Amino acid sequence: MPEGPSIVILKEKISYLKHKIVAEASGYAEIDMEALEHKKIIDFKSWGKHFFICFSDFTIRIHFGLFGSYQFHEPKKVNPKLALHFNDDSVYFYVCTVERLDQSPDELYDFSADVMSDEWDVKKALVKLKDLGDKKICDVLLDQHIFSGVGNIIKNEVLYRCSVHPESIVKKIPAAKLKAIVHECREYSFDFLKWKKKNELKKHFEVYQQKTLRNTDQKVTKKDTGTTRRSSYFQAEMQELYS
DNA sequence: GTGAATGTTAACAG
DNA sequence: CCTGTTAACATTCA
Repeated sequence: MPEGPSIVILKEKISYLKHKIVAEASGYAEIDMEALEHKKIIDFKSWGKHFFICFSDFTIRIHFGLFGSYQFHEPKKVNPKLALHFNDDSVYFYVCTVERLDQSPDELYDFSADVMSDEWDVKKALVKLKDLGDKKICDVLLDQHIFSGVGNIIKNEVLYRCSVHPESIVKKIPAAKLKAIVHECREYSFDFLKWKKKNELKKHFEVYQQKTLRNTDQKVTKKDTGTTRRSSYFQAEMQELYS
């Protein structure tokens, strides 16, 4: 469910509930459910993998982690972490973290770090990377303070597109190459969004969860990489290792 | 039935 | 105190 583009899809799908009044809130999240009742939803926002339900004087923050999901209208069989009921409709959130924040997302988050945001700033990301020169590119791409919204799929596909090995050391990567990687994070995320909407995302994976490159016998390597120990998928001959 | 997976945080060991 | 490891969350898919 996660990765930034999936949260953007949720934001679009749920937008029809904007300005509605919550009639009842329930679920096993440890927040004061009554505080949401009879309150109007001002907006839905996202920052990377975080999803926000904005009320006039507080915010509900939802993070879906690895297993999170949501459903409109009718509940699933399992207990929802949070359910919002309206006059004639409901929305349910499952297996996610639900927290109440007393500030608005604008006060708490730097949207120039969100690869899906209009405020996304390549130059700022490159400046942040200067302090992380000794790290591996596979680790820094998952750093949400720099590339908010990028997850393991985007990481792998971006590095394949840019022909860079996931274990490359940031400061050894030529500047133009590094810039291309940062740029591609947004580009691929929007391709992800487009394909996911058409329900054909997997069809477009070049390396992620692939055994070989599509329609070839060129082997894709799978390896746990970096301090994050997340799976990297790469074509060893085509993706240069800068070390 | 088994294992791995789009993620993050907290607890613990050294 | 810093770093690394493990567990937890509890679902879905191959």
